[in-house]
Amino acid sequence: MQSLPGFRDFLPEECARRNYIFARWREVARRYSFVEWEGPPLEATELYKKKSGAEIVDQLFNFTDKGEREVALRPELTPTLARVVAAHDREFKKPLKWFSIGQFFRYEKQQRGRLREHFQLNCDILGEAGLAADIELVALCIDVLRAFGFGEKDFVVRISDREFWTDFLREKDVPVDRWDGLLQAIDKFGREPREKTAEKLGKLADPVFTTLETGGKSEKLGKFVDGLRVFGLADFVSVDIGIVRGLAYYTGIVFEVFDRAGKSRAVAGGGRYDNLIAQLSDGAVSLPALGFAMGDVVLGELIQEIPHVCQGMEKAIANDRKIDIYIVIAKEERRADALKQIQQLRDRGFHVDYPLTPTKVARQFQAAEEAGASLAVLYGDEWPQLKIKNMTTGARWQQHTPALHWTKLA
RNA sequence: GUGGCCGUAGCUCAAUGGUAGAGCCCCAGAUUGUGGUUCUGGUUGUUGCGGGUUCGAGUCCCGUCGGCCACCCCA
Repeated sequence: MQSLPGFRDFLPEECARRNYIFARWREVARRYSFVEWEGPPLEATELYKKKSGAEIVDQLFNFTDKGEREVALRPELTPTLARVVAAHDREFKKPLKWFSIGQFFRYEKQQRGRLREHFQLNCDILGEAGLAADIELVALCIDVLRAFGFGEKDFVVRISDREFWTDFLREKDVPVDRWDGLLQAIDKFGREPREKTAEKLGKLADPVFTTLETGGKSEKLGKFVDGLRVFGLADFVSVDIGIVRGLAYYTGIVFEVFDRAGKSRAVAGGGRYDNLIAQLSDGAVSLPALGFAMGDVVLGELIQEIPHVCQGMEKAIANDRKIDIYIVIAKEERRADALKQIQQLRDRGFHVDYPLTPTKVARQFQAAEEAGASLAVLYGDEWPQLKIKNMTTGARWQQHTPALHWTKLA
């Protein structure tokens, strides 16, 4: 038996890496005063069919449950967030700054950077329409990556504005019902043959290509970059009007994060979705909103590619796994005495391990070494004296009982 | 969903159509009270699975499952 395709087992090593990622995510989100929340991993398929773009439904991991309900493992968090916030609108002061770390699913063939399951950090701001919120959100996104040790040479946030394009289409008197299709065609510019894009755009092809190639002018994006400059983060962003993003619900500023080497797919992405909550609540609640998501799979690959970032992670993990004290039971007659004091040490918060069965002393010291123990404390013939060894320096001494007044060793 | 390449021990990989191997890991001993070294010994396979060709298939053919890559799509 093995795991289902696209699903991962997290053996201790992988689990430690995943938890390292989670810890950085949580730490920075809290630094920005975001509060954590969670939604259910399974939702009614209807939630995704309703308003988040028809294309996503093909890729849902969905099925009919035993109660004949059409359900889907969540592919993204935003529809759930909109549902939850619409239901609890009056309970919270605005703006809401919420983050969540959860697992998401898609049913499609797996390949590098894309599995059927992954974990995402989602950060959203709700109830604030001003550009300051967009700037705050992107600053958070940048700082999350900086917390791993990435610098401006490692990644770039490409920012754009859907309003720029909707203004453009309005100017050209394009009927609103064609906008989604045209925006998707623009989104694919550079990823598909130019002729194919041109075909989809029809007579708009020439002006669109000209705009994409000359960059276009956007006062809002200028102010946006100025805002990040105040934070000293302007070097991490670049305006790229070609970023549109595939999801239909975005309404304003949108952005995607890429590695500078350009090898991976997007590490994170997000934007403003001012109409989604009204749409999903059938107009009952209307809140401007924006957010981004960052996945653990692509991020993990990026960490592996940048040596100093990877070393930082491995060092943190190794440090985290270390225990304080390994109790060596050299004489089995002393086991009960040892266990009694092990319990006292653990009660005081020390990380303590010992052999569960009679074991040669040399093996016990080896186990102490492998566990990363700072001290080895030996229970044997000297009892009630103990032999103690500093596993880092090799220094050895003898004392009466394990010093319960020791402060926790780092 | 489409196409290309690939599946041999826990891992990395060998084996002109002719008896399935090595290194690492793991376990034990050398060393019955002191850790990263060394030496010695030991375990491990329905060669992904199922058919076919052949005197004989890990090797060739077909199917299937799984993996990688590209396309599609993109949280």
